[in-house]
Amino acid sequence: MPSPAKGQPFEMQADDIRVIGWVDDPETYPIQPKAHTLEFLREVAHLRPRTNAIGAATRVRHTLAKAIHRFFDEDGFFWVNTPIITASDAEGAGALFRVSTLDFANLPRAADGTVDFAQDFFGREAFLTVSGQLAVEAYCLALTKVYTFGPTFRAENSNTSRHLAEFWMIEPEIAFADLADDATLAERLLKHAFTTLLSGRQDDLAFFDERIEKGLVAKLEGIVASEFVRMDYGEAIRILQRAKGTKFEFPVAWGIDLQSEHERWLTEQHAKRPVIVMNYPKEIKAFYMRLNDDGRTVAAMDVLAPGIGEIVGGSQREERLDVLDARMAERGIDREHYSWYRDLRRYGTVPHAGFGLGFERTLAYVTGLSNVRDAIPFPRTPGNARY
RNA sequence: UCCCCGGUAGCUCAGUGGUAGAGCAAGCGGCUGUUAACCGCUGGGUCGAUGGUUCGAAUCCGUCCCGGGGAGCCA
Repeated sequence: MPSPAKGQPFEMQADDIRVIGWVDDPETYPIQPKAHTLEFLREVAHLRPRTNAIGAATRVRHTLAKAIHRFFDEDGFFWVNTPIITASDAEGAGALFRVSTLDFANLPRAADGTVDFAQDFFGREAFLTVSGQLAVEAYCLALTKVYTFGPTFRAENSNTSRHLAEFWMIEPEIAFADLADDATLAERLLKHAFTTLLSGRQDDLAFFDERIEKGLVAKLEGIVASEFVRMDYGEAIRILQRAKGTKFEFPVAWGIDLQSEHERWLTEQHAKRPVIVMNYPKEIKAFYMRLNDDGRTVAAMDVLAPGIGEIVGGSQREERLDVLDARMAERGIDREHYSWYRDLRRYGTVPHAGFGLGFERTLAYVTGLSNVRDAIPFPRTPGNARY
């Protein structure tokens, strides 16, 4: 019934109340009618969805995922489910989790004493995927516009607010596209997702704006309304070198990889909004990124967001077999290990580009949550897989 | 993995060498058109673990475990 009191639209009038499930011991029930820290709630991951903050994060996560799928669907993309178990890694994108059915207490040995993985389930070493990129490129070169959206695993001993051992990643791949097209796609995707949240999750965003990050809604509205700042890596270096009154711990010079402090300065001090940095030195980027005509940079781009740093990493891929082979040789990468990837260039190659978007990082950005461990239901981090 | 800061009641924290505390939460009672209600009473602790220093350790030292922030790596 309508409430006569201020600040609430209605009230319930009960004729009868029956308790379905009592709290067994109120003294020890961890979720209390009081404020809890997010750190504490992580320790009761199975009960924290009952809180308003995690509940709101869960709803925003759902709507964000739907918005991403809808964006791609309406743009003519096909969702490709690349494998979770793989034999290849995207050039050291991260340490790997091994998948094996061998008996650890009694490992089969080859003649030279090494473990004989020929006797393992897949007849070879197998791992959890660190990226669906190489596999999705195969479908891109057939279906033109494709994307993956699934779990990704990295066994790195990273203990930060931005890393998970198990996280979800969105990886579109588009044919007949260059780096600028790639950056445009990333910007369109993010803006579409934010717009959808602003209209479809108003209530939850208002909650995060009030409790987690003041000005959150205005921040998102501002991003949707403005252009991302685009700059070449070389320009970013010059801007950082001219940064007045700022001492960087790591000196800035052409050729360095941008450090967190540099990325943070570019987005938070210089542009005050997302920045797309493009065309990095080839030495600091992966072998599959397309070599530019200057011979010293590759067509790579990162989207940097204030507060969380890199949320997108992408590139135009090297579609020329001879250049790709030369790059692999430079890195000492075994050509045979990537034979099927080379086939994509041998049998009818076209320019193509793609990127990876970290789902939990994006979620952290749109909710204001400062730790990606609160952006996924059951976070997996080093030493933590209890729930 | 490295650096820094923490670990004391269910939660958030105070106590920094001499008998373990507060607020909130919980239980009981009272009051009340309340909305982070209010008032009273009550229960609740291997002070992260383990060695050591000391007449005496929550407090000082060593080691380990766990959490947080930052860094590296990246998404």
